[in-house]
Amino acid sequence: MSPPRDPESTRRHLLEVSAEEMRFKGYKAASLADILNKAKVSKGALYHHFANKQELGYAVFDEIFVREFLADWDVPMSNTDPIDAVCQWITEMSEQATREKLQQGCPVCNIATEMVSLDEGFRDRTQIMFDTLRSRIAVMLSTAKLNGQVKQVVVPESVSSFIVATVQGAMMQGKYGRDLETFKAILRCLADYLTTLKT
Amino acid sequence: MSPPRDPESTRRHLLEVSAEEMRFKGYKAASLADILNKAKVSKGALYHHFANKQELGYAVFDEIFVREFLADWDVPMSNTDPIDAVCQWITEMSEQATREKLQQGCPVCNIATEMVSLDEGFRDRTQIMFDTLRSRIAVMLSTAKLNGQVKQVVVPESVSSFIVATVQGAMMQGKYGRDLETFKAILRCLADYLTTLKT
Amino acid sequence: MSPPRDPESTRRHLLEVSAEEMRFKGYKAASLADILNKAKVSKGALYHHFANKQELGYAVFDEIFVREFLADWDVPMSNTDPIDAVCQWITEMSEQATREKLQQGCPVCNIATEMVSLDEGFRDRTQIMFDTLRSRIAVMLSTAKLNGQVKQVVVPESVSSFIVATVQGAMMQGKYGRDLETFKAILRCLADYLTTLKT
Amino acid sequence: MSPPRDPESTRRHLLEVSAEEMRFKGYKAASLADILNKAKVSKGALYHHFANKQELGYAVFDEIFVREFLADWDVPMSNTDPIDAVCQWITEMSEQATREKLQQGCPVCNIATEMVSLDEGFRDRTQIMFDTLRSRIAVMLSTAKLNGQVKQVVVPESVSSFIVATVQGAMMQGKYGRDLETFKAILRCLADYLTTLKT
DNA sequence: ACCGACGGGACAACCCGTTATT
DNA sequence: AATAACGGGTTGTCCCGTCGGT
Repeated sequence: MSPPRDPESTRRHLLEVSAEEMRFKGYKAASLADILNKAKVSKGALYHHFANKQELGYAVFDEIFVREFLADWDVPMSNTDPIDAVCQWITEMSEQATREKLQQGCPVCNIATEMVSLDEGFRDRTQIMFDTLRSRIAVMLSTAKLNGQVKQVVVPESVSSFIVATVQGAMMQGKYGRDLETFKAILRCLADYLTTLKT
Repeated sequence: MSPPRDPESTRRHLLEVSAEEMRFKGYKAASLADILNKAKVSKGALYHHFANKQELGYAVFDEIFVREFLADWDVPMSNTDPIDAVCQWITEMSEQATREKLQQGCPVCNIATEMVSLDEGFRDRTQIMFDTLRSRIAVMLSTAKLNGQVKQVVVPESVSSFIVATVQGAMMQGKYGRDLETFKAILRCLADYLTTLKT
Repeated sequence: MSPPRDPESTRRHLLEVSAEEMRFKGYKAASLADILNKAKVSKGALYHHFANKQELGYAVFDEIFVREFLADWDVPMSNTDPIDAVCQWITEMSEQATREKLQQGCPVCNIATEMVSLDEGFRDRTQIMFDTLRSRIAVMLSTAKLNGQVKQVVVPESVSSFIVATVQGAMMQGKYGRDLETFKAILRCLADYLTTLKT
Repeated sequence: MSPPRDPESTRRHLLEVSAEEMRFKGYKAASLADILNKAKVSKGALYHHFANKQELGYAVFDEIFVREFLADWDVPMSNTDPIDAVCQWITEMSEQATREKLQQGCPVCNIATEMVSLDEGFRDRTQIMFDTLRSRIAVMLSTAKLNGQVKQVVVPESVSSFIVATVQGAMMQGKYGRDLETFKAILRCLADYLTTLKT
């Protein structure tokens, strides 16, 4: 557990336990009582670190989910060809996938889907996060376009949105069906498509 | 409203009001009290028609959401070429989209995302529904393959899953960003990809 | 207690128990849990009859405290002379006073003092109630003035306010000091003063 | 604010901020958290100077409210005639009154009304304070009686209680109704009455 | 003298389900 | 078939006080 009187570690511990609960149950269904029990932390401690459940939720989203998410989506540019880089990244994601992780789905998407229409804070966070993601990939495609590595008809903003949408969609399908193969097949199709964009 | 002493219409009315609430708030956040108030129906009436909230939720899912969903995904085969048919269907979906509908997202996906890991009933329903969908499209692609209308490398099961994932992903992105253009751009990419599959 | 399945009596019972708690402890300190225990009523029942604590408080104020209060302040006009009537009413109030009742003070004043600056609903109710009271007495004095029973220099609105203020002040002093004699002495002074207003 | 490491000034600052909170919200509704935030003082500092909320409340009552209160009620005996002195004091109070101060009411009375039946400490303090006040005025009236300045029928203890009760009652009415005129009218009546006691 | 992390009880509000009744 | 009174558990929030440390 966390050593006593170490506020930063207490906060961190609370954040992690809350994240775990929210991963499984979503935001609303993750009750503070459960979190408290699991974390073996008192109500006073929780409310010392977070003003209310909403703030706790935001903190989990910002400091755990988004951080993980952006790290997962950090397409490594080891390769000289961006398209190849993306395809390789997709392949790796495909290989690393397990039924358990798939079943849980993407926490960011789960929370976003649940809360976007109910809470402004989650809405803004979701929007910013996906905008960041899309522009990241769009930039890669733009430079590839300049370098003549992809066809000139490619619209970077569209394709980047497409990639994001498809990967998220794949994870959703994987979550619903608990089927690793379907997930992998979708990603393979995506890689196929991307390859057609190369010059 | 519903004329008094017309059980079927009372049931229907409850179903519709519940659907509306669940569309906006999801399953858990849609409280029976709100539904009852909105429907101007007594608690007794509700519990006469439905055993509990869960059964009400299942009924809404089965009789409203899935029904609508399958109707929306009923790709018309007027055309002789299945790929063209799908592309045209995508175009129509793209043209009919409004910011309001996009913002609400797909009720089936919303509920599925919220409930799949919490409730077996919703999980099974979700699974069956998407299986139905995917095999529908896979059948179309298989016959096209037999007819030599698509390349032989195409794996119908994969591509059908891909289509479903991407369209769902596009709706999610549209919901998060409230952005009609992004949604349309993604669908256009999908159509582009599908065209590459033609012989 | 209250017979089961008699909603009106349940409501009444809740109102009375709540009134008792609010009399002793004031509004904020009267906890719903205590009320529920004392009334042997379930939370569900309470929230079926009252939307929330505020509404319960308003109902107690309106249906119990104000009702009692206005009944207490219903100066009987048996006498032909209004001043005599008021003096006699004061005397009776003085004689009926017990240490217990005095100690509790005037519920309307207690709640008003506690809540007037915190809650609009209580503020409006208090204001209306005292306005009613003052105008009641002012009317008596006005007619007495027309009949030549009180001096022409008397301003009915001022004197009526004065009477109300002094009686309330007397009750407060009695409450603070638990001293019956002080209370009676103040009322006697008031009667003396009123007598000086007669022609 | 308070310079660091000046315990007496920290204590004083806490007292003043607490007084301000208690003036507006009463004792129970004045939360330590709010006080601490407003005073920008740590919980440790507060509990170093005061054993608990009760003791803080007592200190505010004794050192702020009662002090102010007794200063306000310090009827100046510049005049040779006590009755005139009281009347002049009343007039001054009437002139100095503002809607804002009236609306807040008398802190001593507010706290007394809220706490008298719940807390012995506040009860004793209230009692002592009002006894002091009444005997002060009673002494004035007694000497005036000896000097033949007031009628022999006047009972100093009764009239002093009467004065206190009426002034407090006037403030209550003013607080409830936010009406400066009513407050002034009541005080004018009181002055009239007192004048009738002169020989 | 002061700081702030933490304990844990209490509070109002909400919510789903049952049941007596018509 | 439908009504509404009622049961009772759970939730998020707040709030006072303690205690290990500086």
